[in-house]
Amino acid sequence: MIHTTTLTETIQPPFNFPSTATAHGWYLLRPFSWDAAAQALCRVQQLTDGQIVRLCMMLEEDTQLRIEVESSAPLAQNEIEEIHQVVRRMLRLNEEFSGFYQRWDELGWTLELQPGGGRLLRCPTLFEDMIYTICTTNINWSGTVRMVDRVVAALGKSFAGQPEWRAFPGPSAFVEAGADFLKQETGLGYRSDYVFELAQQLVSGDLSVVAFEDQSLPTEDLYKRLRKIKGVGDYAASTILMLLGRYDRLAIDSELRSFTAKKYLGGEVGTPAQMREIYAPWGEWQYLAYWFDRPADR
DNA sequence: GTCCAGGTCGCGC
DNA sequence: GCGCGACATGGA
Repeated sequence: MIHTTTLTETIQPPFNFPSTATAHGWYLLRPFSWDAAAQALCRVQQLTDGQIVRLCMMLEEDTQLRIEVESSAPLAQNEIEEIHQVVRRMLRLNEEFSGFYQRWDELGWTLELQPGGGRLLRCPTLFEDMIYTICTTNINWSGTVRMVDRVVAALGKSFAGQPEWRAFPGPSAFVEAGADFLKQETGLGYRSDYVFELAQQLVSGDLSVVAFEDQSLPTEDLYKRLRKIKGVGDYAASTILMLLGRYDRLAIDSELRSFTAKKYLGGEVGTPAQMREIYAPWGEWQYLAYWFDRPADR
């Protein structure tokens, strides 16, 4: 039997829920899903006590989000609190974007940015954001979707009686599965070694995710730490910094190169310095400026 | 079959 | 520090 619990989260305006959910491609990766008709963002989630729940978030009023939780056992108070935390992290409810809007106002650029936009969806944990990011390297988007899909299918725990509802696996599930299993069953290709090593370092404590959430550290320090992770180069480290809420470093990849070439550089692919110069006026907001400079796709 | 994808590693200079 | 080939996988 499935229990349904409805929670609410109060939102500080301005907040644009559909943009937050879909402006970045993560909502297309399992175990996220987006119900366009209902304008609802859903995700299967394994709570820290092991219970698997399915969350669906939708806007109720301008300042209120409804969270419908399906679970196989009634929710305990600590589980409810964890769900609120998960939702706040995914939707970046604790981040402040007024500086971004102000800069937009000052610079007067035309951006594909709706009122209350700017938030880019992220996962409940940095580990998941890192795995997603590694799955975007040296592969096209359909490959990213496929790899994440297979990882979740192979390693994710399912909701009781709902084999299709699988949560994203934690680091220990990757370690227990082993590098060979990952290589054979998930289609991660050569990335399976990187993913396995990252999971192993987190489980062993050699690497701590908490250190990356330290707001007092400069972006450059975090960048250097991220670059020490095998499989995380300049693009991935910069993308992970964005996921951490640090927008002061562009993630230079083939998309950025072709977009800036077309729009700003007369069709010629620019050097990293040329590309950074374009968005330099945005300072700490340059990643978002680039992101919303591009037409929405997908 | 060949090329390449929202790159990165490890090598040799 | 910089250039270069290798790397798994599947779509064009």
